[in-house]
Amino acid sequence: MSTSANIFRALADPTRREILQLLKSGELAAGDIADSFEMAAPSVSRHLSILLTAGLIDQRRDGNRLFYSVEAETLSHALNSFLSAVCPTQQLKRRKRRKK
Amino acid sequence: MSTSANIFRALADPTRREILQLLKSGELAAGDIADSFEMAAPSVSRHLSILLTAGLIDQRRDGNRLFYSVEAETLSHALNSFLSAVCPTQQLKRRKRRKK
DNA sequence: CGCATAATTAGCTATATATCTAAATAGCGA
DNA sequence: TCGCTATTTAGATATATAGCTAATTATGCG
Repeated sequence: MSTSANIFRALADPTRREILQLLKSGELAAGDIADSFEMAAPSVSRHLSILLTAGLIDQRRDGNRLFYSVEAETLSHALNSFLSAVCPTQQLKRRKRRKK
Repeated sequence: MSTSANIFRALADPTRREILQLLKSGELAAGDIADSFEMAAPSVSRHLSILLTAGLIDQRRDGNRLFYSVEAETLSHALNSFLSAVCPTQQLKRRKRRKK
């Protein structure tokens, strides 16, 4: 479930925030993501699962491999909503999406 | 210390997010904040201390009482930085502050 | 000073989280 | 089907977090 609580809990862990930044430039396979960290692959896999449940990343299978990518909309919407709920004078504004 | 890690860890707890929203309309004394929750006052006090350490709230003493208020700048800056680090196409933009 | 009020800090416990290794699942190709 | 690669799930453990009650600190006032 992609509740606000899940999103903020997902963002609490530094490894998961790093994963999101890693995916900034495009999708990556689970193995490639795992290789970027010192920790064991199953640990990274668990982080991916938490990000997935929070709706912050998307999963796509290509044969053997699972590719992950950022769900930018979910993230920006969540942060936006929260910020405007806490300090309305400092709202966020979505920039126009670039052409694909 | 007001690191990004502290901020995101502080935001992970639903009670602390509620406290921030409670302070949206202005400063409140610790006791008034505690009264808004079912939990015991020391528990709320601990949450306030975590928010304070994260730099998300400010503390002011008036005689007997401690008043807390939102540090909107810290919050919006942290969320802004993170979002632009993860998805540059969906940046946040600070709205002009209203006159006092 | 002595007492009341406001709030925090200490000490404890239960639950949640992060990590590991080992085992299981999924797809590919001979 | 069998073996290989990619990845997740299971099970265990150690640490972190959130909550409680009791004790302490800080301020104000008679």
